[in-house]
Order: sequence, then C-alpha cells, then structure tokens
Amino acid sequence: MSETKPRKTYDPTTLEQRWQEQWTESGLYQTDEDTEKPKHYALTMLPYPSGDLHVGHWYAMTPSDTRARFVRMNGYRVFFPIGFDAFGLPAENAAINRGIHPYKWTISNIENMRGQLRQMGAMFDFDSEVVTCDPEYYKWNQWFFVKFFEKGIAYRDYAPVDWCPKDNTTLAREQVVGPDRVCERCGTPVIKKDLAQWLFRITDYAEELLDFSKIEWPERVETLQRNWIGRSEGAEIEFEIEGYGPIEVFTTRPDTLFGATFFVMSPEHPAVEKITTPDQSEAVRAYVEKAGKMTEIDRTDVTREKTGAFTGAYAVNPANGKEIPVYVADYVLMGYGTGAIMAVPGQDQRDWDFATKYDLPIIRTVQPPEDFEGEAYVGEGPAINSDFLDGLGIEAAKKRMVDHLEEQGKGRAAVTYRLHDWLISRQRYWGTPIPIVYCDDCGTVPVPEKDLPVLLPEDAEFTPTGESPLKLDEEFRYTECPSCGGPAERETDTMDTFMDSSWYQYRYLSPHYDEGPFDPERGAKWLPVDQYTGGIEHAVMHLLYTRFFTKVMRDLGLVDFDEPMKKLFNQGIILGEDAEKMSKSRGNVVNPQEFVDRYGSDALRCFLMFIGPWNQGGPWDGRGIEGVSRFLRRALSLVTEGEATGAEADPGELDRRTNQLVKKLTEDLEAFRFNTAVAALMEQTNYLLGIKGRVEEEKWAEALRKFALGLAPFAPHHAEEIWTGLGETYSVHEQEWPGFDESLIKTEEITLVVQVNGKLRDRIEAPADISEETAKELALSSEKVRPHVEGKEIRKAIYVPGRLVNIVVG
RNA sequence: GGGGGCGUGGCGGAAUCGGCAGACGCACCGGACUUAAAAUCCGGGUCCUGAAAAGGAGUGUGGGUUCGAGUCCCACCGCCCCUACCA
Repeated sequence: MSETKPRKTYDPTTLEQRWQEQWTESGLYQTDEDTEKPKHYALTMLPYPSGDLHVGHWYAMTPSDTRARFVRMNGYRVFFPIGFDAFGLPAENAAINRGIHPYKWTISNIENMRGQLRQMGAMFDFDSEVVTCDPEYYKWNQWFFVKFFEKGIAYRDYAPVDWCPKDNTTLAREQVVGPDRVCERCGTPVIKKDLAQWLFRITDYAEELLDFSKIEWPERVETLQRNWIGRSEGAEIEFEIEGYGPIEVFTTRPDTLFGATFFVMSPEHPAVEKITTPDQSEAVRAYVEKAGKMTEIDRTDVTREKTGAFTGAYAVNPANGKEIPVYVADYVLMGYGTGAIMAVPGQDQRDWDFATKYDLPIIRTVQPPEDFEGEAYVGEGPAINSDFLDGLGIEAAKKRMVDHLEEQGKGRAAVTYRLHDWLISRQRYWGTPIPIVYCDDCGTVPVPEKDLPVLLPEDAEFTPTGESPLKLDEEFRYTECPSCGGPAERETDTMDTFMDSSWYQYRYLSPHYDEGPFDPERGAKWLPVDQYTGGIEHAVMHLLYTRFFTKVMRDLGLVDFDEPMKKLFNQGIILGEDAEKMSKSRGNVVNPQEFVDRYGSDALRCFLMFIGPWNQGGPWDGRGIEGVSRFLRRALSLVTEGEATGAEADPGELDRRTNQLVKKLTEDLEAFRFNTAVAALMEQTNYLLGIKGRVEEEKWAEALRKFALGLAPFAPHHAEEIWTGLGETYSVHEQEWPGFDESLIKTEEITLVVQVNGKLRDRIEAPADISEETAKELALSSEKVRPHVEGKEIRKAIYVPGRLVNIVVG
C-alpha cells in the first residue's frame, strides 16, 4: 500500500495559488462556446471600482460563482463575465480631495481589484471584461443616446430638478432618499433648481414595465417596481376658472365630484399668478414665496398643519355648476397629476383638515355606516347628495360620472403614473459626454455616428462650480455644427451612470466589437441573461432602467426579446460584527484580504455561504470562519492523511449518505440554499473521517469522488486538490455533476416514533415496510409506552407510514 | 398613514408536505496529547427537578383548528426594511 505523504501543515494560500496558476495556464475558465450544449448566461452585478474588494463583493459574487459552476457541471455552456462600473461621483470626489485625475484613480483601482477578483477563484471570463469609462464602451452610450433622440425617446426640457448643493449636480428622483430628501451619496438635503435637462421617456413604457409575466423575479422587486411606477386610474376633469379658462385636475374619485367644495393648486402651478385677483395677490405671492423657500423636509412633513392662501378666484364645479373658491396650498404637489386638485373634504382626510381650518363647507357624497366616527370617510357605501349618482356604489358611480363628463366634454377617464421620465443630465466631469451639438441655424443636432465617440477631454477642470466642468473647456465646448459646418456649441453635461449599467450585459458578449453595441451573432448565442444576482437596493433604479433599455432596444430592432434577465435572485447584506451596516465611521468594516491571507479564498467563500440564507444577509462572525477553515482542512485530510483502522463500516450506509448528499446539494444549489448545502458537506466530511480505512477501497474512492465533485462549486481549490489526490485527472471542474439514486437513499430500517397523545414516548427500530397493524402492536408493547397507556382507554391510534404511531388515550 | 419581511438555545442558523424541535457551525465545558500553551483528536451541551433512571416546560404573547402546530387560522406585542400630503 502506498502511503500518501502526510501534510504537516495546512497551507491553503499556497494550495490555492498553485491551482489558480494552473487554471490560468490551462484556460479552464475560457468561456465554453460549444453550441451543442444549452446556454446559460450567469450575471453578477458589476462592481464600482472603489479601491479594494469589500467583503460585500465577496458575499455577492462567490455564491453567484458557486451557482454558475454548478450549472456548468450540469452540462451547460456558461458565460460568467465581470467588469467595472467605472464612471461616477466617487471617483471625481476622491480625485478632487487628493488631486489625482479621476481616470488615474479609477484605473489604478481597477488594476488592484482585478488581482483581488482573481484571488476569489471564481470562474469569471476575464477576457470579456468591460470598463465603462473606456471610450470603447461609452461610445455606445452615445450611440444609444443618438438612437433614442432620433426615436423621440430622448428629449430636452426645462424642469425643476433635484439638485445636490454639495455635489453640485442634479439627481434622479431615485437618488434622493429618506424622509429628509437627502442626496443618496453625501446626505446633503437637496434643493430644487430649474435647468434644461435631457430626459428619457420611460413613462411611455410604464404600462409595459408593470407586466412581469415574462420574468421570474422576486415578488419583492416586482412590488417595489409596481409601487414606484405608481399607476392610478381615475379621471381628468376640467374646472372653468372665471376670467381665465379651464384648469385640469386629476382624481381617482370622480364619483365624489358633487362633494368638491373647493379647488386647490400647487404653489408652483403656472396659472396661479394669472388667476389671482388683485386684492389677494399680495397674500398669494407671499405664500408662494414662502413655500418655495421651505426645505423639502418641512414641505413634505405629513404631520404639519395644512396651510394655504385664497386666490380670490372661483372655479365652476362641472357636475352642478356651483362656484367653489380656489386656494393655493403646498399640500398639493406639482410633480403629481396636474398639480391641481378638486378638494372633497367629505372623502379625503387632507381636504377635511384644510376645510376645517379655513371653514369651508363639507358635503359627504358616500354614506358612511351608522357607527362611523371618523372624519373623512374613504370606505364603501352608496352615493348621497350626488344627484344622478345617488344610491350607486363607488365603482358604478365612478363609471357613471366619467361617462357623464365625457358626454359634456368636461373630462375623461385617465391614468396617471408616479413614475417620471428619467432625467439623465449630470453637471459633472466624470461621465459620458452627451453627444449633442447646438447650432444657431440647425438647432439641436446629434453627433453623427461616424464622429463618435465624443471623447471626454483629459485635462478638464473638474472642481465643481455648479456649472458643467466641460463648459469651462473651450476646446471641447466650441465646435462645428455637424449639419451645416458653422460654429456651434457642444452639450456640456454628462450622462447619469445608470446609463452605463443599463446595457452592460450586452457589451460583455463582444467588448471590442466596433460595428454596434454588441455583436448580434454573439447575442443570438447567449442572450438574454438567464440568471442575474445582485442586491435589492437596485430594485427601482438599475433594475427598472435595464428593463426599459431592453424594451427600447427591442423597438430599435436590436434584440428580439422583451426582458433583459429571465431570473433574478437578490442576496442580502453582510453586516458588521455588531450586526450593524458596515461603515468606516462605525469602524466595523471587514477587510476580506485579511481573511483570504489567513484562511484562503475557499474558506471565505464557504463561510459567507454558510453564515445563513443568502437572501437574508447577516452579521459577520470572525470566529465563525475558523470552523469553516477546519472543515476544509478536514476534508483535505480525507486524501492526505494516514488511515485509521477498526471494524468494517456499513457499506449500505456509505451509499445512502453519499446519495443523500448529492440529492441535498442538487436541490439546495438549484434553490440558492448555500448554507444548508455547506452544512451537508460538513456532515459528510465528519462521517467519512469516522469510517476512513474501514471500507472497501473501491467504495471509498467512489464516495470520495462524489464528495469532491459536490465540493467543487463551493471550494473550487480544495475540490481540485482532493480530486487529483484521488488520482483523478485534471480538472474536477470539467466533470459532470454526479447523479443520485433515490432507491439507495431509502433505508431498510426506520426509526418508528411512538407518541401518546402527541407526546414522544419511545423510538423503535423497525423495518421500513412495516404494516400499520404491526407498527401499532409494536408501539403498544413498548416498555416506555406502557406506563402512559395503562389503565386508560385507548381511543385510537394514528399511523403515519415510515414515521410514527400516535396513540390517543382518554 | 401605506406596503413588505422577521421573531426558534449564550450566538449564526436547521427543521423543503402539519409528524423526533435545535441539523451544521461558533462560543462554552470536560477528557486525551503536551513540561506547558496553542493546534489537533474524542466527548458534552435548550431550560427546570433529579445522583441517575426519568419526568416536566419549551420556537415573541394569548386564543383556535387538529390525533398531532415552530409550521395553518384569529388577535396582540416587538424588531427590521421600503415608502410616504400620490389627489
């Protein structure tokens, strides 16, 4: 017998480096292009190159890698790319603080992180890497922009925008967070500013974006997107303002029109000044000014008392011809509906509050139940005080009123969305230049495809001034009109970086392709993404934008499907040891490198998967990784250390456990249950070590082969070591996933649980195919059961085949 | 105010279909090895009573359905996340 040389010390780092070198040398992770196999495009969200890989990156990427490896072993050709989301504010801010050019800062971070990514031992296809700040990439951002412009999806408009006074840039609505409405990046409260901005008509796709039938995404993301899009059905109704003309309101309750006793406009409504009567103009102007100065925090405080000012004007209620007073009040927002409302205090609490404060009439148009004691009534009930609607239920009354308004030409059924068009202009340096030229003669002219990319000038002054940095760069700014050749000016804003991440999954397919954003042949071979993994925090931003993008691409004829990613899985967040979110200020940030150096990548990978359910996240436990490291060392010792001796182990049990393990791993991996899968591998390791040297060699080798194959997706280096330690040929990662035999999992002997009145009293070993009658007899004859049934009437006995007998006594 | 999620040992968690609660791991305790410690190996381990055998209680609280509930139903309490004057 040849004795395997015992390994004196366990040195995972050297072991892992050795295998990583061999993987690179043999090109193990070059993407398999064998079209005989079914395809699987596995995508993990691309990282921002912030400097070093964070443990959060490990938490997001290594389980994704494990899943991709599993799919690969199941006979798929798998594409698993990685890249860098390299434009954006942090680079620019870091650059400003340290006086380094954003490009240099970003590129050096990328170089650093590339090395760290390789240490993960993931099956990333590094050859298809994409870096979004590379002109080779952002050229196609510009190309898309031009296409969108030609199609009318991109347009320019003056709009009040959310503006961060610290970062000196506009923010998309999604980038303004919290009840205080602060900048997502720096926490500064945002202010409103009027600027000419480029927008994308995502609202044109609102209806389609509400359709999730073609994707399998988590309920939660669907709900978040649905709420974000915020579809409301109702009606637009015209109210005639004396001496001015009609003003439209949007309401979800056209049935309550007879109860509209006043009319309210947002302070920002363009008609406010025109309708205000001279005697009220002073008060209204003061109110509007005050509202404008108020911070968003105060303005949107729900608990604040309602305020407003009477304009002196009256509007005509189209249902009954009555004149109702017109107020301006800041509880009506310009950004939703039409910026004006019909106020129905009887059925809306906000209107009720306002009406009581300003002593305005309240008319109920829905009969509340007798015991109703609240103020505004929003529940079901028959219409009252509503002429031809009286007696109708809410839904019927709505319909009737809309029909009536349509006949009168005073209104129509309408749908309103909370979703706004996507504002993509940013007054910053480090982004994709918007490829537009403004010419006095030709107007707004897109840069022709042959002149793309519009290069970001290298030596711009990027210190924020509130103006676009590119505006200060005369060489960039002044150009020729592509259309007439005359003097013209370039657009100096850059694009929101969500533009970059909206289509990166397509660029991965052919990162150097220069005839389009991606090579259609490659697309046909790999698209769409089969499995996407990433954080839930992107639910209403990136994940909505990329869906929108794909739909526009479809309408441009670039792809022939409707959704970018068929399946999505959201991992949770890895927290600090104190169970709080990791942050520098808390001092609870975990540096993965320390743990890679000490325990190796496989240990860190497995630990992160073992910690708990992947979608749940959880606190980091620095000591917990020791246990996982111990497991890997023990697993390795299955092939490296001397053999124990003793009585022969049960070969049937070995078969059963091995098949059970493969089944468990298969089911868990399919469902992303990495934690219980790792636990099963640990259990098997413990068992195998216990019987080592006590089973027939061939059986042992077979069990170990399957163990190594099962371990491969989780701990790719250790699995390789075990695999070759068994004398198998390189590489374990090119093997087929082992199958399992259900019939071998079943045992001949079962543990029959005996309960009396539902309480456990005994466990009896019995044959698996025991009959109901024998089982009951066996149960009743048990020494431990007898005292609990003696002297009592046995009412019945329940038998659950293969599991238990429950004796019911009274 | 609205929407969603979650409450299981000292800790992270397991229990996939209503059927042995606490798999696996951490921490802890005991033993072996060692001059000693670390590492490693073996064993213990929800709580209460008991020397033990055994018994009792137990999955946030209270009720219900069921032969049987961590799991299903009702009410409540607590925590977390998202969202918020959306007409």
